[in-house]
Amino acid sequence: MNKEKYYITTAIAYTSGKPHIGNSYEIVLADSIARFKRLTGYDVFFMTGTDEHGQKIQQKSKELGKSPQVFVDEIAQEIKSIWDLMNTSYDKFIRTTDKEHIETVQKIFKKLYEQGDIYKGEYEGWYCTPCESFFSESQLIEGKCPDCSREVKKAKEEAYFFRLSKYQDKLIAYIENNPEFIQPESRKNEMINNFLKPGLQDLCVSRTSFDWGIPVTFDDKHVIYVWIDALSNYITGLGYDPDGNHKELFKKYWPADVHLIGKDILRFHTIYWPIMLMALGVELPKQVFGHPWLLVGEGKMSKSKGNVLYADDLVSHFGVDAVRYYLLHEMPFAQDGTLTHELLIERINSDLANILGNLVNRTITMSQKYFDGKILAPVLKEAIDDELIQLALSTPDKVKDKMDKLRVSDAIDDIFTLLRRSNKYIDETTPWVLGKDESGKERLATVLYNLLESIRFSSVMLFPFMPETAESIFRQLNTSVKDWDSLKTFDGMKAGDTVGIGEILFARIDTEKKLKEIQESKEKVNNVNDDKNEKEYITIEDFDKIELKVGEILDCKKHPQADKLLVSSVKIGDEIRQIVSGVAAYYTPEEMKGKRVIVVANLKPIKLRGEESKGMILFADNGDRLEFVTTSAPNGSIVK
RNA sequence: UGCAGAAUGGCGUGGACUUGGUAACACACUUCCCUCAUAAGGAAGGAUAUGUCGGUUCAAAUCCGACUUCUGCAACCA
Repeated sequence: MNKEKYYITTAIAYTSGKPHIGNSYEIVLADSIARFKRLTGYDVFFMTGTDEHGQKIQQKSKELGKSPQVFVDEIAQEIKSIWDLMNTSYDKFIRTTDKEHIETVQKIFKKLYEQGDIYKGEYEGWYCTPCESFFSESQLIEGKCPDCSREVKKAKEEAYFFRLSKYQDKLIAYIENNPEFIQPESRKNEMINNFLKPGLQDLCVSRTSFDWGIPVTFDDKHVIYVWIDALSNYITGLGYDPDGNHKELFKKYWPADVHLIGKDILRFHTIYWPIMLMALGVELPKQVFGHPWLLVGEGKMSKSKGNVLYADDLVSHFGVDAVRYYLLHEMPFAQDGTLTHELLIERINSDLANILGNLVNRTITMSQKYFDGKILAPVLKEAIDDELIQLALSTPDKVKDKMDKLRVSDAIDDIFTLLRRSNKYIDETTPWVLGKDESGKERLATVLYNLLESIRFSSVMLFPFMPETAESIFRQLNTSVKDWDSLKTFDGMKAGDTVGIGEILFARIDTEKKLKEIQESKEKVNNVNDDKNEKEYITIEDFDKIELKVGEILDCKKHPQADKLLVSSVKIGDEIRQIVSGVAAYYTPEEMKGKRVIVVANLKPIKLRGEESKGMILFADNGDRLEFVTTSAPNGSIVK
């Protein structure tokens, strides 16, 4: 059978730092759509990745003393691991430093140049000499450099430009004729009124002021500036070839069915990108969806406000599916949403623990209690059953409808309506009364069957949003009937089978306790990172700077003017040094004597309360005490 | 400053907004029912809700105008 194809992409993440929960929202949203499409019979290709070039990265890596490549390798890895942690099912993770991407982008650039859509010109901007950076008028802060606040001067640099104006009218026509193209619709007017109507300016597409980028093949002073590099990923990742020798993936999946992006970069995706494709003679994507932003409490997340939330922290406290649920269900369709720990806990308790978790739990328990887990055929039907069954049978179409419009939150609502109805059904049928004597057993079996099957329906539909939870429910039901088509009839659970073991899906959370816990773990992390500010890896080169040697404490005395300090004479090789250590609370001078220890030998000498200290003796902090880091290696050995 | 969008009960979200006429949903709250279940479930209920002012109209959340506040964008920020 020939499945219909579906190609979905997210924006590629910029590798300048760790993505926060707002960035993770996009991939989770895309994942739920991709999973849903797969479930409902589409041949899906889901691509995400990282955007790794640019001046910012070049600068940042330089500050850290790393090569840009090493730097982006690390960040890309971190991003990928967060995407994996969120249980996202991308088919390809593209990096703009991939060889294939680079080569194709170079070809695209050359092609556009040769056909006259790219031309050489001059870019005028504000230049900050110490930072070696160009800035636009709007970037300047009070007319000064936004990085160092120093004076900037007008300067020109040679650059290539892309003739956007040439395709302007064609693009307006396309947008007008394809109302689905820009979503949500409110954004469409923004684009047309703000940019297209006033007339497009040609776009600067190369830079000479930095070199961490894809070189222009025919003019090696230039690197290709972000737009052509980053946006092309959507086709280079499929194996697009400007010469026409496309790979199978491209032939099969292009054009994209939806580019899922943040509303902030909508302009690039609805103006620059379509024009690029027009210039290349490639079909345009069917839809660009600019999703809203996730805010933490009031206002945008920012490091300076200290309100940044990270996906991995949230997952460690609440679990993947709870976080996924919140992102997918609580985010409004077109308005910015908010996330706080309190709101998250509220949703987990009321929706996931009470309505979903409790329903599964009570049903499985009753199944065990009354029939030893055995599933019996529903033979004694009553009118009241129909309402539940009809709702179950009609829900899949409703969910599909909502998902076709990318109304993820509404789709989840429909599933929960079924779960609520199932809870109500229990009250209506009072299975615990039926279980009291033999005469009710047949009816009880039917009630339980209907419940189990309704739960199975819910679970099949929940899978794209909460994959782990759905799997856990399937295990508890002990069913392997998980496909969408099984929702056409209300008979997926098989009589004669036995349900699995009940487990708590989502435990109720004590808000105060949890918040305290989170606060504590946050403080812990802050303490660890206090000195470094940010948790960063050091490289082997950094480590090489530290000279560790084995030394022997020959003599030790109390510091004359400090209670906490001990002053030791340490023999390292042939050299004898004086080292001051803050361990008087744990060791007496006598205990120090004779110990063979590891010393940081090249630490800058310092005077501590008048006593010179040349180095540092290493101790291990076990929480309430400092332990010697000892060795049997000979005095003077180098530790590495 | 210009352009666009938004403003609803204690919090949050949606709907009708193009087709003027009962404002919904979940959470929280109150009462009742139930005890299979995760102090969970079900039912009923209350509530000072359509930012402010004015206009059109028999009738406005809905149309028009002004104002206030917030958000985004304002072209090369990746």
